Amino acid sequence: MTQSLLDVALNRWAQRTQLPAEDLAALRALPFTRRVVERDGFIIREGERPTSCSMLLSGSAFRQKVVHNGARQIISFHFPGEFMDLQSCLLAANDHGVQALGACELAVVPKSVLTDLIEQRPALARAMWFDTLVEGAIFREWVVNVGRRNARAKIAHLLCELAVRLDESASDDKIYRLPLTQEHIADATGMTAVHTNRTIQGLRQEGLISLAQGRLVIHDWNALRSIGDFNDLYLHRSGPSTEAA
Amino acid sequence: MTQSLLDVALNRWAQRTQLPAEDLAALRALPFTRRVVERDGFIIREGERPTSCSMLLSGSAFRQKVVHNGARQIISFHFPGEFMDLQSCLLAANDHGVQALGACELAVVPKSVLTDLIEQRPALARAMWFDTLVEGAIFREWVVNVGRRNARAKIAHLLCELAVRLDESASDDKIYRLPLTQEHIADATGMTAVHTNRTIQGLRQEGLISLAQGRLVIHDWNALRSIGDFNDLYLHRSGPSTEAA
DNA sequence: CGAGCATTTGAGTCTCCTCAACCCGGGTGG
DNA sequence: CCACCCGGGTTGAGGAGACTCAAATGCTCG
Repeated sequence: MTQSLLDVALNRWAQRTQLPAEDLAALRALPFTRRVVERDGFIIREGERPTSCSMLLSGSAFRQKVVHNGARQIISFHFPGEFMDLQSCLLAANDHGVQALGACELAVVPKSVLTDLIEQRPALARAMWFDTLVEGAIFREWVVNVGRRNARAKIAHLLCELAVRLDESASDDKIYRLPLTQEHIADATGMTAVHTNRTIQGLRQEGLISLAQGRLVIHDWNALRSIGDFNDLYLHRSGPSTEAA
Repeated sequence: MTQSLLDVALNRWAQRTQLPAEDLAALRALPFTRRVVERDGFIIREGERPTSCSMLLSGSAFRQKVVHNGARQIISFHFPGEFMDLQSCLLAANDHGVQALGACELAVVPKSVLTDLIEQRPALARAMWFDTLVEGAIFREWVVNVGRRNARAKIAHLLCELAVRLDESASDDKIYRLPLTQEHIADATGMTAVHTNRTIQGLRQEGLISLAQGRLVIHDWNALRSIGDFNDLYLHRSGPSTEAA
């Protein structure tokens, strides 16, 4: 069961990064151990030195930093088939924390085992580099989102990103399960929970979305996309550039 | 003259990423061509497909995205010895633009030449991956900065980062030359130019900084650091993790 | 059925924005 | 050599979006 979850997750990652089959096989052969983290539990702690690297198998998670006055900023969300801490392969200390959004299963491998494999397999290194480039592109878009959009657009944009990353089906009335509270949305968009609440109510009353009890429904994708000024180019869904040129 | 600028820039990058000498030599041997960009000129255009990769030799530059209503968000600043578009090696399209802050000199190399070299030299791939990991860490901190700090703290934090990246000398009264307008600072912190102006005046009147005509002086580093809630961990100045573990 | 968390509501406030005008120094051209 | 122009900086007044504080409501789970 867990083994099959691992396969699914690794396959998803390999497909996204266009990792060759033999490198995927090598990755799959690593001595992963299973780890379960409950809701709100820490997956990675800020300030510590990383010793392992983990892939999310089920559940969801988010990166965060806290500022001096105690306020929290969420920096990204993560879903099954994503590495949580590729940066730990090369960075000496964790500059931020990662927490479970809902209960999570992780496949953990010692950092040194992974770095050894990377040295042997250039295609794997390339796939990981691609992964962190895409992550960087998402961070850039988040800077824009929290910096230059109003409340409505911030939330609309965030929901669009989550929807695209969770599912590429283009049908209307997309439905997603996400144990996301309004406080999470507030911390991800740089707003307060109260104002987030009022803004979401606005979107609901216009019939654009439903959002309650961990269930997000997007009723009018085009409208939401337009309100959120959303363009999915930055997600680089089409994979790494393959031009030989 | 230009050749020596290139050497200085490559050396700086190699030192930061701890690139072995022989890989640096291989990098230096690439057929770079020189390019000059005037103030505010585009170095990389959003939406285009990258065909080359460039290192900044002199001057300074910034990444930016514009949102639907025309507002601009600056996402990062760049200085000599930094690659401007490592992401172009693997991403198919530019999801943002890069502009010259002041007049710039660049060393440009075709993307394919660089990617060929990367395939031959794992240590170079590793150094580039490290570079983009650090860039990602900076983006994360920027999300926090624009999302969860007030005007004073935003500007103080930005100036602290620029100071550390421009110079690691620990002396008080650090002086920096930067062709930075208040509008740039506004766009980098997600504020308006008017409010940026008033906030800077506040910092000036308290004797913390001088900032005029492209000259930034930090009179009280500790105070500025404290106001900006600045901790340089995220800049990962100590280079890639070297543990074999 | 109560505990605890998430959501909702209200009222008052403040930070930051908008718009508009003015200043200032440096470069240019008559 | 002075007048003008222009980009950047500064100032003022008014407004609005978002925040704070506080309390009430509603869900879900023991």
